[in-house]
Amino acid sequence: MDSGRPDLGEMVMGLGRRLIAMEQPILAGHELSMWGYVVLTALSRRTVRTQSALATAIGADKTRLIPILDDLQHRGLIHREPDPADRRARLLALTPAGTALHQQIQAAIRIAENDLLAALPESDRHGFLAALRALHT
Amino acid sequence: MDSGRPDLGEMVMGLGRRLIAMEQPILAGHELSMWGYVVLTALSRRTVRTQSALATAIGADKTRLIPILDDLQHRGLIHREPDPADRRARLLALTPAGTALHQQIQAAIRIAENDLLAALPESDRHGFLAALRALHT
DNA sequence: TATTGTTATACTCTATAACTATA
DNA sequence: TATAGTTATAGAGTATAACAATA
Repeated sequence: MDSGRPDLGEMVMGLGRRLIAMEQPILAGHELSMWGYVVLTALSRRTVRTQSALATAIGADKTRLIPILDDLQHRGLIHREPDPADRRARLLALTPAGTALHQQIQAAIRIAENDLLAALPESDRHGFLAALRALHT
Repeated sequence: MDSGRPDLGEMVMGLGRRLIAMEQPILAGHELSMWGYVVLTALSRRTVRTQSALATAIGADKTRLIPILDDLQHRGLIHREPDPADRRARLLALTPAGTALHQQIQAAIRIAENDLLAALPESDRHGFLAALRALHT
């Protein structure tokens, strides 16, 4: 299986750093941190009933989430209200403004990604995306 | 280009975390940190004339490298001698023990990687590896 | 004066523990 | 008592600045 290649970890993490560097100016242009964007992405898929669940879902610590949620809420990008049925929990969801911002940023990121992928032959690109979908956590 | 997928960054970094978690027990079994292994890997490709150059090559800071090199040298895994032609520089290279340890660990990692890749259809696996080689920094 | 390596220091990120409020 | 969220604190990882040796 192609034993003359670098370790997968080296190649995958190297590409990861490259992708993050690519996203950075896009996010900075909207004054959003990477974790802020990760939260918007997670909430764009499904609303969440507790901050702990969101933290687990994105692989973060619940205490790390708090300043991020404070900021997003303060900017009107997310709803964050006590659950009437259990006032300990906080119902989390995107506001319309949050949905719009997320879609705008994601579209810009997608364009940059496609620039990168355009360098690949069609069959490699297809296999790459299929493998990523199968292997990513 | 498959616009219903998660962001590349999310998938790539997710896979990266998975690979690191996979490597962790292998490295721990040899009492080697991830950065220690990265240094051995870099030196297995070419010897290096300065610590700064090595730091740049692996994407680390030169000051971060020092305790790592101290440890590797102390364990007899690397040579680290002043360059006779310019005694400011430190010539860095693997010792035979360092070469042997690196090969042993890399072989174990390769087996674990291939377990992961075995889940993929042949064409996806081929495209995935080709794309990674083309895109990684 | 410039460069390499080192040490000392500060900063950022993240996790742990203690506290408040709800149940 | 148990759980969600928050705050305060500590720890790891990393970067910056000052220093020593050599050129």
